[in-house]
Amino acid sequence: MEFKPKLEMKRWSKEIEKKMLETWEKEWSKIYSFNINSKKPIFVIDTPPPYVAPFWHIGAAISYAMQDMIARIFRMLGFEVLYPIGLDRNGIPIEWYVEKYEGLSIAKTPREEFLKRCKELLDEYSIKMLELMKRFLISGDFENVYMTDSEQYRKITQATFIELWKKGLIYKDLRPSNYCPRCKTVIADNEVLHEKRKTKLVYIKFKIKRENQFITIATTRPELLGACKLIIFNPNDERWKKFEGKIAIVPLYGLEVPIKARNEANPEFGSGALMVCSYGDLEDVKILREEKIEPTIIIDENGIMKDKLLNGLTIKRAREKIVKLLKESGYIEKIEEIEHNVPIHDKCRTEIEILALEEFYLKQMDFLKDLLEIQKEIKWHPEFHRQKLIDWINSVSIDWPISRRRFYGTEIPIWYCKKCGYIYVPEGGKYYQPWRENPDIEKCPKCGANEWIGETRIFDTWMDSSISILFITKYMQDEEFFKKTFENGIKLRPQGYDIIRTWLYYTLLRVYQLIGKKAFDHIFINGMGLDEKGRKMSKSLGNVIEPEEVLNEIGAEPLRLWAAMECTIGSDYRVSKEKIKGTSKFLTKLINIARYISQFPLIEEWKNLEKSDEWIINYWFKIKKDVIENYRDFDFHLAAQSLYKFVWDIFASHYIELSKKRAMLNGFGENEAKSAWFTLHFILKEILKMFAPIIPATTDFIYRKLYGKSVHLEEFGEIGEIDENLIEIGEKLIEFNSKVWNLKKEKGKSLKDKIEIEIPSELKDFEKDLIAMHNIISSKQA
RNA sequence: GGGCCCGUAGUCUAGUGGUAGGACGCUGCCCUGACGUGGCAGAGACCCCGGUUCGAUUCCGGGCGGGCCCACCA
Repeated sequence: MEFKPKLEMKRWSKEIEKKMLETWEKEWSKIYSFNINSKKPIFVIDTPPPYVAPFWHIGAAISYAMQDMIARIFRMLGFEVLYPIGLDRNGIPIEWYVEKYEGLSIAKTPREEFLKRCKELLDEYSIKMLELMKRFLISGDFENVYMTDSEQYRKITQATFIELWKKGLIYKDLRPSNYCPRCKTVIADNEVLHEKRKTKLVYIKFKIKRENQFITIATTRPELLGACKLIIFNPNDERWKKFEGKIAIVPLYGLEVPIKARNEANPEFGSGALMVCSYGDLEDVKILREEKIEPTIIIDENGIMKDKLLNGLTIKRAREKIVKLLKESGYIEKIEEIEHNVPIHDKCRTEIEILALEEFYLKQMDFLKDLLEIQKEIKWHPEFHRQKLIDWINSVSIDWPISRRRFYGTEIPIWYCKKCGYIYVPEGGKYYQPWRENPDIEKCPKCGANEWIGETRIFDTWMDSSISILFITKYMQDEEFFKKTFENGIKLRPQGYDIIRTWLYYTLLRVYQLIGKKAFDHIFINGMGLDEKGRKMSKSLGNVIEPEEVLNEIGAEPLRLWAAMECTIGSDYRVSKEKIKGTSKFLTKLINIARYISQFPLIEEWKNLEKSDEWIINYWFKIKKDVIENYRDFDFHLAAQSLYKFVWDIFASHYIELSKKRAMLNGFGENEAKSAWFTLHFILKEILKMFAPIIPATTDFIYRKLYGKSVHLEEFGEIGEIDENLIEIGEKLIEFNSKVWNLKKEKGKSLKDKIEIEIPSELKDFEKDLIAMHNIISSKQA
């Protein structure tokens, strides 16, 4: 009998990926599409829609590869998997790209035109992004990519807003808001960072009313002088105690303000006394509310002063001018340069101003308790990240400001009656653009007028992204689909820990407000990709690894295998191209194992197994059992490690060698060989199936070639009965092999040389294979 | 200032109340009917100090180091 390998390839190459992508492209719907009419249990993955940008972080790419592994695992565990692909396109970054790369100013360009340019640029980036995702062998629903700026998506965002409006959860209120003068918008607290910066601390003298004495306050915001309402000092501060209860005169303005002792003042800082204005920061708000003092607002919604002395100036200019005026009048005691923490906008790092603006708020304070309860019903992978959510919920202190004064986002669907100010909120289900359309009613129900002013503001983008799970399960779109997927499916949210307090928190909040249920059954947290030294990748450090670089130089599968092998679930990992390259060795090993096995006839069933064959099958089932357990727990890391070890150290090194002479019909009969052929093919098929979620192209390539079918249409299948005793004896077998190899080495013999050695009695059942394998002569029974 | 997480060989990882498994890298040897991107062998580690315990890398406390989050002083 002549053996010839069916698989001719000797080493792995990334061409396999290309070839398989082409093959899958033709059969996508057959292999990967979601079938709502399936009888299988449904598994829903709320994939993070990546923000469309000209660059993609390798860490993000890796987390998408990990999510894909989970999708493939659950398909093969027998679930019908809803694995949508979405793109997040709302928000400020695209506006910046247009400003930066197209040179259009948002302030000077008509809204219509600006939006058009945003969209064009987004479309260009989107195509690249999707291509890149495919090249990472992601098996999501590329046939129905959703975009958060599409009409279909935005109308659901608006409909959910309308729903919450009707429930009375939205209100308008004047609030101290974080305002970014660069982006010209109000931003949420969690978009504010603090950074040490140099600032001038100005010491200003206030005259005490009807006395020839002065109290000196220190401030970094002298331009708020005209809004000064109160002066405070620490009750233990001897310097200022004498002024308690007296009245101070605000320099230049002549306003009279009380002087009080309060604990908020730190005697160590500045002069120990400070002015409380409306509004310098959130603490001012707190103090003025407690003191029941009405605020005076002197900065308008564009960050421009409306003040007696500083009218029309920007805050920066106003600061310069007031200092100059105070100096000229001799009210300045001194100016110190200090370093202190200033609030900055996380996206553009511009210093934030606190303004009092009227904004829309979504109530969240009333829901915190319930959220703390329902999060208990969600399983986290790994568990230790749960605390981040709990900590965040416990630290939320004000309702969520949801309106933004920007262009590229979902419009707030509201009109105001021009005559009486009546607020008209339409019915949900349609996409509304109040800044350019009239409402669907003519007359104001309150006053009968027929002129409307459309709201020009848009939503915070988290309003859109926090309903992704509802959008993909077709909430408000297809009741039956929603029931089958959201109500009855197992729902998974995979994401990074960096957006637990935003995306995850807001999703839990919104879903609970709308439906009264937990949004997910499982949360899978991925770590962040760092550079080789454990630092964050950033352009300024020059340590960025581009996803394309890895794809072009190495390939997607070495990256995927590396990610599975090396990254502990939920922990940060260091990305190293050298290490990624290293894993392609395993792919070559796998191909060669398959190549070797492919020379033997495929036996589908065989009853009278030889002992060695029985052993390896038992061993395999033991591994398979663990791996499936790990897979069910989303831990492809542990799974990959045990699979890798089994394939290389046990199956290839011990079993293939042990059965080689027999499989080759060298000194063995046909029935003995058939038992080996059956076993070799059986284990190979099993290995390919179990590895398919991690390395989908190579496994499918081999599987199709040898078994004429896509491995991705298979399930993991049964685990046979495990004979622990046989596995234990197998350990002796492994030991014995090492012993023989060592002995031959010591004696300077080549591995095929003859050797005289006793085979232990417990390995009697393997005797014939062992003699053939090691070329043992005159073995005596012990 | 508050909180959370982490600390196993050069690097990355598994695991345990009885001193530790694997991968990459390193060193040496081998050439075997798929695989030199091969085979075999070898060197190499539980951050430190206390406590509990017969025994601690594992449990507890403290420290040191790293990471993350929150708050923030006019």
